[in-house]
Amino acid sequence: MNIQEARLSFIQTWGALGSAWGIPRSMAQIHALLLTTHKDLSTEEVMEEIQLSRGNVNINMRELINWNLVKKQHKLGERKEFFTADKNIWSIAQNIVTERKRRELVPVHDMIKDLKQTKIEGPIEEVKHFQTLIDDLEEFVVQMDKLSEMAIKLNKNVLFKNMMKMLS
Amino acid sequence: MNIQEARLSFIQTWGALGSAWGIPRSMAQIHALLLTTHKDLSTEEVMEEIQLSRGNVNINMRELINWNLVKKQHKLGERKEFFTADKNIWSIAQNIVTERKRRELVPVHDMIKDLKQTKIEGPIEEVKHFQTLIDDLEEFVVQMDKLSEMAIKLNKNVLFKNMMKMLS
DNA sequence: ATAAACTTTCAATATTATTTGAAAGTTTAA
DNA sequence: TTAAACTTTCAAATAATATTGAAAGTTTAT
Repeated sequence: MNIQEARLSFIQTWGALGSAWGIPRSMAQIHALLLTTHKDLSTEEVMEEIQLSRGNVNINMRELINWNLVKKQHKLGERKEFFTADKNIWSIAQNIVTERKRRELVPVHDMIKDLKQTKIEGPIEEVKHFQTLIDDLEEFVVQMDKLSEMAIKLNKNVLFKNMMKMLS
Repeated sequence: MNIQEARLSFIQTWGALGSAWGIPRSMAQIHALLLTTHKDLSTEEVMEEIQLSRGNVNINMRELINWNLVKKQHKLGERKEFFTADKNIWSIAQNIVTERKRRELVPVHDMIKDLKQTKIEGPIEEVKHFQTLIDDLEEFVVQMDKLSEMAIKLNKNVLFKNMMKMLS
């Protein structure tokens, strides 16, 4: 298999898997393309490589930038913007964890906090059962939060190890 | 706020958030309903409470059972099947982690293993860059896998603590 | 100030995922 | 064996989400 085929196959698969991760296919594909490509790419080049419309590339590129997975680059003497993906897999992981936390954990915790400060009326047994559920859920969310912190620390730890390696 | 309102509000929110988690809204709603309800519910009752069609309840209930989040119950002298949710939040967490791992991590790892055993031809620099990416990705996946194991152990540890509490 | 080069927006469209409900299938009791 | 009670299936309808592309907006060079 030649490198172009390998790249395309990676992009396709990454895009398909993105869906399972709740990430729009195009966004995952663009990310995959930038990951596999050494040099920075322009919007035009991305459109060309994976056959997406200009608007699509623009919107999803912005989202990748929001996630801190991609950076804009300006080339001397060029008017166009170029894009480059963070290639450090640990910092990618950290950004993904942070983002998923924001999207998945924070809203649940907010709901729970809301319900906890609401006075609930009804048969004592049912209210108790409900409140136990809410309390347990909060503990769960807090635990998941800790876990995601762990993921990030793990990551930092690896970065630290790499720094040490570079210095030695 | 009375208990019925609290319940419905919880069900609605849980359903909405389910989407963010990649879980079908109805499935999340049914799960939420069973979590908030002490007694086992029949398909009819679920349909009634959250206004879903029979087929929808049937299919999503089966999925909840696949996830080990819900169990079928048979009531003495009743022909109907009843359903009850696992109320232990730690075992719920464990099942969710396991399921997400299966859906999100395993397929990525499979793809990576595939690419690793494919001989890739092309300019040496590009091939090297690509292979580094693949290697890094594998390390990432392995690390995430470890993390999900940790999540499960965390859970078991808490379960163990609870057992001790019960015995003492 | 003008125009070329480029980026962004967003209403329309296409795609994908979910839900419905009626029909088919199954089990149980008599 | 029959029929009532219940469960399952799945093609079609609906809803949610992603994508397109042309037009509007912005920036830069002359």
